[in-house]
Amino acid sequence: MLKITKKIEYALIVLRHLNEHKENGASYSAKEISSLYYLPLENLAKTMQNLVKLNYLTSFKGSKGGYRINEKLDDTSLGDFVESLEGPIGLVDCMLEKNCLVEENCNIKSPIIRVNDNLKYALSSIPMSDIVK
Amino acid sequence: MLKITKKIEYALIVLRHLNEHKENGASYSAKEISSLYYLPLENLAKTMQNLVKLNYLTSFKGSKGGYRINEKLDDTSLGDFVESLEGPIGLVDCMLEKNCLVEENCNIKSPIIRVNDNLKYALSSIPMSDIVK
DNA sequence: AATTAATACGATAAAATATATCGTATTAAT
DNA sequence: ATTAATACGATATATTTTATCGTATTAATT
Repeated sequence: MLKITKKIEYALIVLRHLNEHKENGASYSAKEISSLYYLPLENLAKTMQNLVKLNYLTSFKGSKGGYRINEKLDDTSLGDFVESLEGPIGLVDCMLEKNCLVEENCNIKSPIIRVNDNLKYALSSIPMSDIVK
Repeated sequence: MLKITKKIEYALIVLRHLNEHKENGASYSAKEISSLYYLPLENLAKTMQNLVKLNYLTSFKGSKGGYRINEKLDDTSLGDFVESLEGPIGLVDCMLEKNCLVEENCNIKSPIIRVNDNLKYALSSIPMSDIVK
């Protein structure tokens, strides 16, 4: 409950690593990151491919290939980052679907919306640049 | 991801209902709440039993039995409430276990702790009395 | 040209978690 | 006695998350 996914966790580890090791245009393969941080290779690779699609990373194919970080993070919040990878944040499903069948019978809709807004605000207040240091 | 459980959801519905209908010492059975809000009876009943154990509700057994709300909520935050039902809040598992095996290899520990604190602070700032109105 | 080592990605399997249900006991009003 | 409720451990189902597999493509190296 109230957990972030491994995808987010791996992504943060990758971004922070690449951000702290970008001198001389260095690049790192999924395999390297995997063994540096003991993360499952295949799964990590998928996550890194996601990060490329979202333009957080640039990839280099072929032997001696790897990944490098882009500058996109500079004006991205943690909230935006999470939503870009996992879709919209909603404490309960009925916040995300358009049609709640029993809406008239729901007495906690407005408080839940309030709490959800709080959560999103908290996440939007944290710059990714802080997290990757 | 970042969802609350049905247990919490049902609990909030119950508490709000009982709080708004406590005149003349009225009491409601699990069955009544179940049909008022279209919630699965057995599961809802379990949740209400939880709320009794935690002293948020008082129950009356036997035929014509039911539940009534206690005054405990008055100085409880949403964060405390959630943790009383579901245990400690942690964005990632390694925040909750004492021993992270690869801690030296984790580069995001301190940022995650920061975000976790933010989340907990946001939840602790919302009084339950606001939610049950 | 062949080999090697990497990314890309759809499909599937496995594991973990959340949700719902069942069975039985107990309780108290009728 | 009967009825209708709470109590609660055990179990089953569903959903979500996490991990893996298989195959294609790419580019440096030999």
